[in-house]
This record gives sequence, structure tokens and C-alpha cells, in this order.
Amino acid sequence: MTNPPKATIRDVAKSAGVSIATVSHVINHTHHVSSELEQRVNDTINALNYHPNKLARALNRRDLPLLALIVPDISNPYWSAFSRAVQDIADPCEYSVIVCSSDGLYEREKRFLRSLNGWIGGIIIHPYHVTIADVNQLIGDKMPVLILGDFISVEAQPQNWDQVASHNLESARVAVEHLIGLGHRKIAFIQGPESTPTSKRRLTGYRQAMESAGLPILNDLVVAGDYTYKGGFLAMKELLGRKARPTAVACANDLSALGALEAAKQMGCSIPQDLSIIGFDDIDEAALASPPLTTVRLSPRHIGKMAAETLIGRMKGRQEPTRVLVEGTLVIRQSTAAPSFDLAGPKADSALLGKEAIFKEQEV
Amino acid sequence: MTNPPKATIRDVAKSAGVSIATVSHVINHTHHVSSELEQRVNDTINALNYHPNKLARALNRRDLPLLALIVPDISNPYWSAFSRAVQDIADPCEYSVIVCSSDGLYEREKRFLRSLNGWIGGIIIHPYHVTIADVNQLIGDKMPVLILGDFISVEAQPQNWDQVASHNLESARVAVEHLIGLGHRKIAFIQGPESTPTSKRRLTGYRQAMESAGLPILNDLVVAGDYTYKGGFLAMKELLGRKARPTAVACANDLSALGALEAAKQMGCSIPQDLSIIGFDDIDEAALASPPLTTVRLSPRHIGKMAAETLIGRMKGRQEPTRVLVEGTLVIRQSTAAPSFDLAGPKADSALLGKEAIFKEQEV
DNA sequence: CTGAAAGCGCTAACAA
DNA sequence: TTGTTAGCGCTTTCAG
Repeated sequence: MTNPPKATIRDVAKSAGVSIATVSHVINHTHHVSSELEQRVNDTINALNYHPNKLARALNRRDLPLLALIVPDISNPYWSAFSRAVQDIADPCEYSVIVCSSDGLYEREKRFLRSLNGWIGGIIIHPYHVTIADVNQLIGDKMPVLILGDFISVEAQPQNWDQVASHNLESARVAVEHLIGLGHRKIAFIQGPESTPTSKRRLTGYRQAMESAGLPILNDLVVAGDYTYKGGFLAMKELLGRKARPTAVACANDLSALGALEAAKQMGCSIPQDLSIIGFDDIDEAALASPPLTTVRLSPRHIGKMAAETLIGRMKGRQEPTRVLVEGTLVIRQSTAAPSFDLAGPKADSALLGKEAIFKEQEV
Repeated sequence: MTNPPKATIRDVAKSAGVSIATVSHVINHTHHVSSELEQRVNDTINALNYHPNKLARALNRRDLPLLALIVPDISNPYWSAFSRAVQDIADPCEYSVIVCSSDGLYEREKRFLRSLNGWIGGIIIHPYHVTIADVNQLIGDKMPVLILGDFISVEAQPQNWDQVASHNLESARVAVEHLIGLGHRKIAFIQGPESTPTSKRRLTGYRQAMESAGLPILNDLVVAGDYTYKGGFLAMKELLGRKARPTAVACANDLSALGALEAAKQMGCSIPQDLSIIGFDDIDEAALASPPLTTVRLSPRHIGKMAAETLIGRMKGRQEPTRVLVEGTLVIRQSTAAPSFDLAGPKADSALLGKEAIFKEQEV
């Protein structure tokens, strides 16, 4: 069962009795063609089941309907949701999307940039270690590039590229201020990977909120993390093992907040009665947690949509660079509440606490 | 800050004082070139920062180092893990990967196939509604295609394509037999989407295991689902609302098992004391649940790795079609245990006692 | 061992 | 309105 070889534009032209150029024109609507010929050409196109070769077309239009995403890890819920959003925009425009997971590795980021250069239509990148200068060197300025990241780190670069930038600092402030507003004073922070811009800004936001409220930032309250579930889990275990327990913890992202939530529950805390937890991003899983996670929405879906729309706009010819700013929105769910100081006594024994907590939940 | 235009092979040839063909030969090692010229060419390549244009190359080799994935939804943890595994294999081979989310929609599957045809290097597809005949019609037989799916549905097709097929029926039996081995007799099953081959086979596996053990398959025990978290959640709510509660439930996949787990917990069941739950696939999240989910591993990572390896092998020239079979492995964690029919067991602690009593009353 | 030249399938001036 | 033709950047016979 062997299929015939794919028809080329020449086959169509020959079969329709017209020139190659005419066929090209009816395909691309690039010149007016008499309706008689147009009809004939379209018929043969269908008869031959002809489809233009995108490679050949791209080679002389120097533009492939293909865009690439360079993100840390596509299997991370944040980035898979992001990538889905990009696809949902790209799809109706007939663009395909390549996904590259860099794991935040400098060499890998550079390798992707290099290997994508020159044949792909456009790139969306969330730089971890790669700098604007790297991008400029590796990609040049002939190609549409959209940079994701924190407002400041992206803002500072006088470049011609499009951006979708997030207000991480301000959003982190919002998160912490929510906790403060509830009456918390001992608020811990679980960090993201220390070297990334977004993570740094979120930490700074935490600091600023604490300072503005005149709250001390105890060293014991800031703990390392890495944006992963496991990282959040471990961080929370550490936090709860320390002498001065916080009554609330803000996490650098939702995934680590989810891990932290699980750790806290395993250690017998009931959330939010014993401990408030707030996340960051608003991935879908946040709403599904138990209790549903309060968070600051800087949604991957929304950011992905924005990124795809502005990059594709550029690929389609827009000249002026565009910058989109995304601000966080507080989404209050059930993982945060006012602190309850009355349980302070019996809380010494965590095993006992666990039983009480379970009991409590059941009664309610 | 304008970069110079990208260097072409002609620039290199001119600058090195050799012919275009010679440059091509040193790049591709397609003929022996005197080491002197080779050196000179390589130097100019570096000096000009030249990188061959993949499109032009692909146009006459008719082979782009690019493969596409057509899966239901990249933002689903199963598929994002799968896709990551594919990338991890493709990456070192310098292949890029396009991801297409079909949402299991027939038209969308067909559209992707059509739009990928003829320029992409190879395709990995997990067909939902698309048939082998469709693939054959849309893609022809000139292009490497790897079909994912259930062993039978894929096996039945006398086709020249590569396959990575799973033993869904047998694996589902393993899951249910595990439950039966623990002493369960009232075992429910939360289905996947009814129309998909994998889902059907898993249901059949459940049925067979029940029958083999001489256990009745009550209608009340089989409930609809759709492979989603929410679907599992709802299904469990329904199941626990029915008069005859099961003591164990097998789920068509992990994601819905996770949803079911959450629902059961919210309804006051402790797992596995009051109810055993077993999943399917072994996505990473299964091990992170609380309690960690017992499951049958048909791991997306492993399947993705296999798929990518065999497809790339084919893209690199292997002629014979290859079929890989993946069998499920039981992974016992903490969400399954023997059913507890009396109150005297090890779990006579006060909190549970109360619940147990309630549970008993309902059971009658 | 090296280079001239003919394409790969398509687009886009430019002629007719 | 339609056709001729010169490429896009690269690979690949096939002479030299």
C-alpha cells in the first residue's frame, strides 16, 4: 500500500495547464488571477491533494510558522500550563510550537538559542542565567525574541525585543501584606532558587512588606528553597523544626507552597488554623489542594497567552517592540486565616497536636 | 547595535578561498578534504560564526531534525512528563520537539497530522479518535510515525509504523488482583473516557480480574470518569454516596485516583484504613500524595523514552518497523491495605473510632 | 582531492 | 492577468 509521492507545485501547474507562478499566486493571493484559472488551479490542488512545502516556502520568505519556548522544565506544572496557553494562541494562527527544557542550565540555554537561531520564526525565553548580551550575541537582532521575567531585570535592558514582565516584588508584598493584615507577625518565607531574578525580587518584596509593617525579619524565618515541591516540603520541615515557629509562611511559588502544605500537614499542623500558607503564581493545582491555597496570581496561562500574542504579532510584521506588564492579584482561598494564639500551650507536643487537629476537622 | 547579517556557506567559501562544495564537505565529512583546506575552512567558519541553515539543508535532504508529539494535553502531568522524557532523548541527538495538544478532538488530531506532514522529521502520536487509516491517508508512508496506545488496538493494524504499545488490560488486572489479594471483595472502578482504547482495556482488565476471582461486578461499582483530577474527585463523591460502599477502588489513571483520594479524605475516609485506592500510570505526583498512591506503573517517562528512541532510530535510517511492548509493574505504596471489618484492630484510636462507627452504620 | 553546476520546492520581481 | 526566471542556502552528483 504505497502512496504516491507528494505533489509539488510543479505537478499542479503542469496538471492544471498553467505556470508555476500562477499556482503560487492563487495559493498566496498575491496577484489577481482570473476566476476561471483560479478555479482550475484549486481543483487540481484538491485532486492532487497538494500541500505547499513549508520548508521551501520558509526558505525564501525566511519565516517559518514555528516558534520556540525555552523554559526551565516543561514537566513543571507552571511551565506546562504556560506552554499550553502558548499553544492555544499559536494554534489558530497555524503556528507550531517547539518546547525546550533548559533546567535553568546556562549551557543548555545557550545551546538552545544557538540551535534555534536562523530557522525558527520566533523565540519566547524565560532566561535563568542567559543575559541579554548572550541573547544578542547568539541570536542577533534579525529574529523576533520575547523575553519573560521580572519587570526590573527585563526593563533594565535597552533592547529592541518584546517582553512580558511580571511585578514580582510588588506581588510578593501583596502576599505578605495579606498575612500581616490577618494579624500575623511571625511570617516566614520559603525562597526560590537564589540566583534567579524572579526569586530575588520576591524575597525583596517579602522584606519590604515586613519592614514597612515594622516587623523584624528574623534569620530563622527565611529559608532556602528551589521552586520545587520537594524543596517546599523540606523547607517547611526545617521551619517547623526550629525553635521559633512562624504562624504564617509565604512561599516563592505555588509548587513549593504545595510541598510546604503537605509537610505541615504531615507534621500535624492544620491549615490554616495552626499555620497560614500563601503561594505564588496560581497554578491550577493551587485551587485543588486541601485546603485550597491562597496565592498571588501571576498566572502561567495568562502570561503564556500574552507572550504568544505579542510574539506572533511581531512575527507577523509589527515593528515596534512591545512590553506587557503583568501584576499579581491576591486570590484568597482557605489556606490563610488569622493566627490563633490560644492553642499555644498544647502545641508543644506535635503528635498530640495532630490528633487534636484531626478531631477538630471532623467536628466541623 | 546592529549585527551583521548571518553568514552563508557562500561567505565562508569566498572568505576561505575555496568552493562552496568544499565547505559543504568539511561540514558534513562527506568527502575527504586535505587537512590544510579543512583547517582553513574551519577557521573561517569560526571567524564568521557560521552556522548552516537547517531549512536549506532539510530542503534537499528532505529531513528536518524535528519531531512532533500529538497528545491530548501537554498540561496534563502524564503528558508533560512524557514530553519531557521525549525531549531528554531528542536533545542530545540535536532534535527539537514540537508539542501539539489535541484535547482528544478528532478534527484537531487530523489538522495536526495534516499541518505537520511533509516538513517535519517524524511524529509520535497517541491517537484518540484518529484511525490508522486516517494517519495513512494524511501522512502517507514516506514519513516516520510512531503510534502510542494499547497493545491490541495498535497490534491489530498491519502497518509499517513503529509502535510503543502498553498492556493496559493485563496491567489493570494486576491492579485489581492486588486489591483482591489484600482481601477486598467490593472493589469499585473509576473509568477513563469511555471512547478511548486504553480506557476500555483497563475496564476490561478490571472485569476480568473480578470474574476470575468469582467476584460479582455490581453496577454500582463501576463509575464514569474522564482521566482528570476533577473527574476522579466527582466519581469518588458519587461512589461514597451510594448505598453499597466499596472497600477499595481502582482508578483508570493516577490523576483521577488523586482526585478520588482527595474526595475520599474530604468525606472523612482515612486511606487506606477505611478505603484502599489504587491508581494507574505512576506519574510523579502519585508518590507525593498523602498517603503515597499505590499504582501500576506504565510510566510516562519510560514510555516517552522508548518512543523517542525508536522514532529517532527510524529517522536516522532504520528500515524495519519496531514494536516495543510496555507492561505494567505494581508499585505498592500506602494507599492500599487489607480491608478492616472490625473495630478491634490496631486502629482503635479515639478519632478514628468515631468515624468507624459512622461508617459501620452507613454500611448496613 | 576539489569545484562547477544542477537542483530541493517555492516566492517574487520583472516581462510579456 | 499570466508566465519567465532568478534566487533562498545548502547538498550532491559528476567532471577535472
